[in-house]
Amino acid sequence: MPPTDSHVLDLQSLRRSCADCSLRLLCLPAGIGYGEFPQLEAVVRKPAPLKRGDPLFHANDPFEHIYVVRSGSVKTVAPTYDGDTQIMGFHIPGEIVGLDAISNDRHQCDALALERTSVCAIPFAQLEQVSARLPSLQRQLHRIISREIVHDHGHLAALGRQTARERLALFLFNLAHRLENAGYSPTEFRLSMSREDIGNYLGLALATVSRLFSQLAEDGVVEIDRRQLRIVQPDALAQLAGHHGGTTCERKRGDAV
Amino acid sequence: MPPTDSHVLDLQSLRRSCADCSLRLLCLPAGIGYGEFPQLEAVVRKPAPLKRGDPLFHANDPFEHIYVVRSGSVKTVAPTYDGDTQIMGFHIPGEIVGLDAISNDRHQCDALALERTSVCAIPFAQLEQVSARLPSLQRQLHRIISREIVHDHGHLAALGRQTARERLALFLFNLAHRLENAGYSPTEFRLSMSREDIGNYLGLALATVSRLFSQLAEDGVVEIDRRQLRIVQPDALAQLAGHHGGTTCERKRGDAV
DNA sequence: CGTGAGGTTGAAACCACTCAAGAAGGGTGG
DNA sequence: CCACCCTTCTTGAGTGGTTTCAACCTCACG
Repeated sequence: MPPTDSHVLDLQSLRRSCADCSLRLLCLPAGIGYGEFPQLEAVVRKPAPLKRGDPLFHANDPFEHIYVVRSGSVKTVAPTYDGDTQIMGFHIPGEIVGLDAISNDRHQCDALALERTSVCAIPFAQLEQVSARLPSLQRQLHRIISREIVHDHGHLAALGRQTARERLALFLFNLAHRLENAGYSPTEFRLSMSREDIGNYLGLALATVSRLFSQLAEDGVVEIDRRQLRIVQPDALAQLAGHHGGTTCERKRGDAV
Repeated sequence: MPPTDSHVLDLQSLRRSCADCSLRLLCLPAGIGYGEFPQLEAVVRKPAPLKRGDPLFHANDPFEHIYVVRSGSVKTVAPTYDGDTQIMGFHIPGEIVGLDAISNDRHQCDALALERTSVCAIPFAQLEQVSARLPSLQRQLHRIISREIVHDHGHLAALGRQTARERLALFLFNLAHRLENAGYSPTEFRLSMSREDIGNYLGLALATVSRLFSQLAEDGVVEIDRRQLRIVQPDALAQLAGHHGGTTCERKRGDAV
């Protein structure tokens, strides 16, 4: 962003309210009444966009804000005790980053932009105050935090029980769904993260991820050119991801393993 | 516990308030003022104790309450899409169960007592109302939910990056710390879960867990007799778990795997 | 047009799994 | 009170999915 028109962009950002935001149905405003928007908007900040690799925050930073990704994407990376790192999640527009910091007022992981990314910053203390006055906002905040737990549980089940192939398929399947939810094409998109990032996230070696992509492409499930991905057979991908059949769960009960 | 005095015990339970509870510093009351206890206590319910194997709730049950373990222990088990299951956590006294259900008003997993277990049941809708009036309760609720995310992140890092041996060591290390926190001995305790449960939780085969226990015992790190465990060398266990040295993190930075 | 980060692919090694048999408690009924 | 059974756990042998190591490729960029 050229420094010359930064204040112009800032003004535009500030002017663009939650009420007008295309992500409002995914984000905190979901469910709150129109009359209540100003109370929420009063606390939302819009920092300058991040370039690829820029940190949103680092592990151990004091916790001030939670962040909503507005455009672009972010990865959250936790340092492990032995000096290694584990990627906890990739966050696309409408998703919230920093919730793990509520627990002890310090960020638990680094959050890094994977590409040009803009976010909303919401001072958490103020959000708590506002949400105490707006039950529907409080409810939505709790939903969003809980959703993070559910996401982690899915990730956990993948790492604990699934093969490398299933993990990658599930990763792509989930990502496609989330992108669709955020208003993007679920069948054709660009992966903003490297193979190494994907491997780290899925508990796999870089080389394994690469091999699996090649396999999926050979099998005609996807087409992949570098980071550009097209899902050719969504059903086959769902199948590989462990989603046997159409409806969620219900189906395969009774055949152990 | 003889059935004859069950009603007496029930009365005792009802009478025993949060203000008197030995777990109050771990639980929701942490940080709230004495004058505020009655508002919290008014919504807390104390169901009859559970026997080993009894469900606290099942996946897909409508979400009404969150539960605090008062004594005993609980496992939470999520069904996976392919008909398998993944144990998400073991919950000991002072820990809260059911937070993943906030996201969509249905429980996401089964919660099963691992032994004779008593819990407090807290209607979540009412808790939200009370916490909107008591900022310190609201804060603590958020802390507790966020702590669940942090726990899951630790679990994720274990499944993603650590070897079988490290995972088991970390599991025992964490469990010891949590037990200490809850007022039990951190070096000598009974595992309320089976080897199979531990394996499921850690993404390992039952046989692997059993072998690793034998190894740890041979190496003199622990003594184990069936489910009775004594940690002989806590430092060695911490080392194996990936906690190199004393202080959290900081140490091994600069040697990139 | 050279350079380097990011990605692909092969070969060999290894960790953890599966299969399987046997041991050790803990409970139950005779 | 003992014998039996069933669940839980231990331990061995062989297999296999993933990793590691390493060479090569290929874009993007200066």
